[in-house]
Amino acid sequence: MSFLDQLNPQQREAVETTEGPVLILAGAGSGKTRVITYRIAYLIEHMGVMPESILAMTFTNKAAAEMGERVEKLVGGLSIAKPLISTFHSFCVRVLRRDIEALQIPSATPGQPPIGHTKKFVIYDESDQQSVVKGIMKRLGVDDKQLTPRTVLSRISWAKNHMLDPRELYLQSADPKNEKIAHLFEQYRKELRKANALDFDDLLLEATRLLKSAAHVREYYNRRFQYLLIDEYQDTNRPQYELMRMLAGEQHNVCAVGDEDQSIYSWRGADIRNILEFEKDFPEAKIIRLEQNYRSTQNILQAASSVVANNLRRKGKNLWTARQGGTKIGYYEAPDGENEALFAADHVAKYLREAAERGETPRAAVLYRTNSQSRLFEEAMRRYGLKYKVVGGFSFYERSEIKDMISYLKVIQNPDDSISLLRVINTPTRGIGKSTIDTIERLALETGLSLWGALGEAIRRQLLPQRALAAVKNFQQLIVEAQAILSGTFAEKLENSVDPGEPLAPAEAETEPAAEDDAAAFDPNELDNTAFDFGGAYTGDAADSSLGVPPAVVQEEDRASRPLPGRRDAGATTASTADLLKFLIDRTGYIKLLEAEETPESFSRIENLRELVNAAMDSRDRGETLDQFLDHAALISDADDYDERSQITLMSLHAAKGLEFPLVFLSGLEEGLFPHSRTMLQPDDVEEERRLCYVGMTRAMDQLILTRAVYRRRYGTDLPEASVPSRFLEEVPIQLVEELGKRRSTSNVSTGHLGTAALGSLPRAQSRGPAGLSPAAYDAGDTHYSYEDEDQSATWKRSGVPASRQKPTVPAKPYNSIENIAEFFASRGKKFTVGKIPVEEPTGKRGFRPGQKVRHPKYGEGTVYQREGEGEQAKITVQFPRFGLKKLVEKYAQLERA
DNA sequence: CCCTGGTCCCAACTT
DNA sequence: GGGACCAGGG
Repeated sequence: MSFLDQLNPQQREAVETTEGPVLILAGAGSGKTRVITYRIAYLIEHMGVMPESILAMTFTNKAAAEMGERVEKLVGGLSIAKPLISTFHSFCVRVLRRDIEALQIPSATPGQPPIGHTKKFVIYDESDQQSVVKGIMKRLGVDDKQLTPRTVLSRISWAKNHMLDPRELYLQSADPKNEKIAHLFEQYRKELRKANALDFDDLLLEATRLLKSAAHVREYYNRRFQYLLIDEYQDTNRPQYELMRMLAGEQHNVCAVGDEDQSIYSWRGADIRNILEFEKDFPEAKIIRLEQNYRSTQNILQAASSVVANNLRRKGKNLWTARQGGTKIGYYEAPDGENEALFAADHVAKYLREAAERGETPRAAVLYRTNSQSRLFEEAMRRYGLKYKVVGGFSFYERSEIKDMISYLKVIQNPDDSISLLRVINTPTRGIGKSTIDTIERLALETGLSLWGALGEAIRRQLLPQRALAAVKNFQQLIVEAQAILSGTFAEKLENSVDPGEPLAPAEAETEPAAEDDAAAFDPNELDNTAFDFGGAYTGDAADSSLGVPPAVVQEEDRASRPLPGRRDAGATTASTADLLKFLIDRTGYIKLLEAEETPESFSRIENLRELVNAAMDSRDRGETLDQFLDHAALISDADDYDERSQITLMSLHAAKGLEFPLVFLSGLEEGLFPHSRTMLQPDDVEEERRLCYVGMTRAMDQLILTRAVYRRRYGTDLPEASVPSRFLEEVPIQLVEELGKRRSTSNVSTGHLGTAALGSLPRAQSRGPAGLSPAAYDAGDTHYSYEDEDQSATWKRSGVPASRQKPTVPAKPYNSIENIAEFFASRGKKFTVGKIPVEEPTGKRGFRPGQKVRHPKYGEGTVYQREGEGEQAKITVQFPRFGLKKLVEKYAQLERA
């Protein structure tokens, strides 16, 4: 076993202790992933364990994919079968897609279908959940100012994560408000059941319930999975914990890996007790500590350890590193958020240059507490012409045009999904207005039918005015046809239909011959994989180990249970998701309408839709069904779009978990931002913030830089507010720190801690350099990110406005030039097709500034009050003596100097 | 019915 | 900075 030689004794023990429960307390950077992957390889190669009987749970799809690749490298070629490496949520989806119907209970009325979710369930994301709650509150007349849907939802999620049902939540309620929430929770559950939908929390909850209540299902998984590994164990919640217990079976071959100092998801129900009390759950457990850090320098490790040492709820550990010394922790105190970002951009630019000279592959990360902070850093990077990637924020699948199409697909898969139905019933507009929808909703309420059911009923009973009736029929037809296309019964449906409606656009059939798809989607080779089938209908996992998408097995079962199984039957044609999308886009005229708009936004939306079709084609090539495509879309997460090839990454601290970078910026170290204001009242929450800080600091390999803005704007337009340095700064030993961006002499403080030195002992003016100081007096190389170059500081002084309220102009490319827009899209992983966008002319000619006198053709003379935006979008507010304040678009306003 | 523009209120982390 | 909602005109 040559690869074992690469491990230290503790790591090796962790790998070789294969039988019985093991808890690996893996400090930051201690080679956790290496241990897990080697352990899997060891089980397969050395212990002769069948790969498919190993199950590893991770937190993100990305982590699962990476782990899969690393295992593959270690044992590659040994076997076609693979261990299943998946996120908890993806795993639960596949369990449910297979067996959720075992949870159904027979209907009280004979002859009625059983009650409960079917295999065709859809997954509701947060906005779907929000719509459900809003709808219920509206129906019940709950004032949504006293009780916001947000509050209700977070309480519902809290209850679910603690495995409380509405009744239990009600019994726990101490006041009418919480009783109301419990009631809404009950309605919410009913609504989801009616829609055959599950939310994220339900995925874990229902899978757990299924394993608990259906012995045959549980036994199946226990037989199948003999070895269980759980990553990030400190962040598991109650349902995940119970799932683990159930999957552990009687053999208890559980290997949990985690670090209590990195528990950062308690707000999602993660229970730190799971890791602190593992030994109680499994008295025979072996505990192994990995305390050598291979990632960071001693300075970084010591700084991070000093911070987290202030927490009381921890086991405590002695993390050490062989990398003595190292660069000091940098600290930069910026006058404002913009400057903070420019400092980072400048520093990164320099770092990239130097690393390139040394022949290294540079990688830097800017970490922040809240995603909204990314904007400033993005702008700064763009001004410096740096390529960067943002992880998180709004994802592809959250864009409205994508959500529209996904909603169509969800309705086609499961027409009872009323939330999706409402989204698309009049998108694009087809004459189904508010009153029509009201009528259908009322009918649904009266009859207990879903909206889709009520819609059919309304048509049958002619309950709508002629015009609306026709529109609704049209919509129904669209969905029915799409369903027929999907199931391959399209031709049949057409024949049986009394009114076939418009014929299917011929382009469809021509561009994508159905027969070809058929062949691609149902490659006979794929069936051969069942040779590796283990213990029943479950097939190999080759297809999904990387993305955690449910495996071919679901498809297998679908085919078997479908009334028209003959995928090679003459005449029957099965369509792929991509075909379906093309059909929808064509029939709804969605792209045509966007084309007609001819705006940059509409073009970019078209691009997005093309991208979606591409994604669907990839999905088809993997042999996935519509279910699987939708599951993937629902479960893909923000952290998944981290690309390690990117040299500069901007992301939240949470998203950075598990990653490492030579250079790390930890920004916004201000009380109220980090630690966040919503956490500052509860000691436990502050401890979690501190752990988050620890996670952030320990991402750094060679250099860590902490930054803070003295003034920060909380909302776009508000005045900036003065900030107080984060308490975490004070917890970093000052001797490990070097202050950046000021004269060395002022940072020469030998005792005390950083926060006190930075704030307490230095007068404000001095920390930004004495007035009138020439740049030469600053440390060479640390000057050009500062705005305090002579020419600019002159402008500031003249206007007398605090520096933090001015938008400085930075020498760089014009901000909204075509290249920069394209670059911006590229950095977000989007293609941007340049349509007809006028190239920006330099704004110098017009560029009116506050205080200037101007003349307007209609309003006469006035004084410029303020200016917002740049270039094309620049708006200026002008005070006209007779007309008051007017906000004008500079480009159109025909202003002249007066 | 649909679109527009104005106003109000919000803004933590994420599977 | 922006999403949700509403009023009012086409």
